[in-house]
Amino acid sequence: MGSPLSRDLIVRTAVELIERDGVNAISMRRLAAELGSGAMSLYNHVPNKSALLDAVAEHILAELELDADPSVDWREAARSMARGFREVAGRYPRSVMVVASRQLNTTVGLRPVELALATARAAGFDGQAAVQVMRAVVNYVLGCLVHEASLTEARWAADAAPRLDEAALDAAGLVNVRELLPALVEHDSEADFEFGLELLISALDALPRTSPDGAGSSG
Amino acid sequence: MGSPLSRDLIVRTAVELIERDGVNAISMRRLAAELGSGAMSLYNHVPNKSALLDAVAEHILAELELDADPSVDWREAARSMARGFREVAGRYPRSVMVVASRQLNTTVGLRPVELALATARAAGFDGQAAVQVMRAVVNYVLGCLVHEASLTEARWAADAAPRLDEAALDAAGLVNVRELLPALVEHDSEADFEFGLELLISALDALPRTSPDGAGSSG
DNA sequence: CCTCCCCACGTACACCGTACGTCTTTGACC
DNA sequence: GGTCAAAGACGTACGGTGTACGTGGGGAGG
Repeated sequence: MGSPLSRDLIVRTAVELIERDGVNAISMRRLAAELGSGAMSLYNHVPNKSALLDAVAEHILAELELDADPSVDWREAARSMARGFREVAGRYPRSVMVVASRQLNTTVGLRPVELALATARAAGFDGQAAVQVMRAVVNYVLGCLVHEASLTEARWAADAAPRLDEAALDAAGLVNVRELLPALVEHDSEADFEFGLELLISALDALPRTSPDGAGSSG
Repeated sequence: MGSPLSRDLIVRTAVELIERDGVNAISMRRLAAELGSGAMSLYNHVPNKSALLDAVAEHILAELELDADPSVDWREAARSMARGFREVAGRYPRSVMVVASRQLNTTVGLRPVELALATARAAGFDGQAAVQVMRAVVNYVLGCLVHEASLTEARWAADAAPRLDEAALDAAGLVNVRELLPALVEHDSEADFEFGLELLISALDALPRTSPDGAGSSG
């Protein structure tokens, strides 16, 4: 039948399937059925399932829009990058763990690293410091996204509502948890994300470095 | 023969198996073989594989030593907690993703939350602020551990060495990556972890709050 | 025409989670 | 001791999984 069946089509369909039915639901057979083809046909375009998931991760990461210009204001550039990550994570919530659990040394995977390093350097951090600064922010963003993904997945498997019994909390001596329970339950992920992000940026801003601001003498 | 086969033994053996052969290698059959019993015998102690992984996560999280006293110095308490997380993650590197990918609303899972909230309050953050402060640090730590776990797993599957070709980097226009490549490759995870942690703590220290230090009027 | 290669596809195998039934052991009660 | 019931170890079986391998058809180059 009409089966052009290219690698790109396979990957895009895989992303759709993950977003619809979850990561665990993906299988070569189901994916092939979704494409209206035989299971083994996929192997003409993808060596194995692991490579397919790598391709999925890369495909999603490629949607990152990197339009920030570090030379204008590194703080705004950092904010823009972090929010960009969170935005695409919000677009593919059930695929976040796939992307997070594989590190991509490919060109497309290194593209955000490039911009992040450029931003760190524009902020006045050199050499090892630039790498550390980038890693600090990236790790924070990564943690936020993994956390959010975990919540999303748990909400999707909504059979198990969050069992938070105040009496049980008291019995376990978790007084702070019980007192702050309303604040814990109502989860404004974006506010939390922004809070920590500003925290990091302000700390970086207070750090000693070669050029105090974006408008300076760079290499 | 000698098969006491308790739930605790099953979980501990599962952890061993994950650490030895990786998360993907775990299966009810292999785990049973490791225990010298039949596969179906496990189901007398664990409802299904998902619950077993939950139990694994809980078992590992239970090894967290929470001996920090927030009332003495909240900064040192925060450091101690964060390092505690990283230490047990280092003890069970291949199980980190299992723990990270499931959120635990059980008593043992909430125990660290309790201490973290107590620490945030001791630092002078109240209500919603305490929750946000805790989440910021926890998310950063989580990101670091996931990152490290990803690296560890990639190193264990050492078949694919990190292909970082300088010529290819130049061709892709990744000049910053190429220039900082040595700093990127030599990975001092602990230094990076501490750097970001101090960053966050210093930023929190600079934040306005009700009581400027641990020794103050709380509540 | 023939030939060769690409690629879709079916079959097959080993392994997976687990529902179900069976058998052995154990321990409580008379 | 005898009896009965519950617990738990185990085998079998079913539907699903990744993928190695062989087969067949259709388009391109001679």
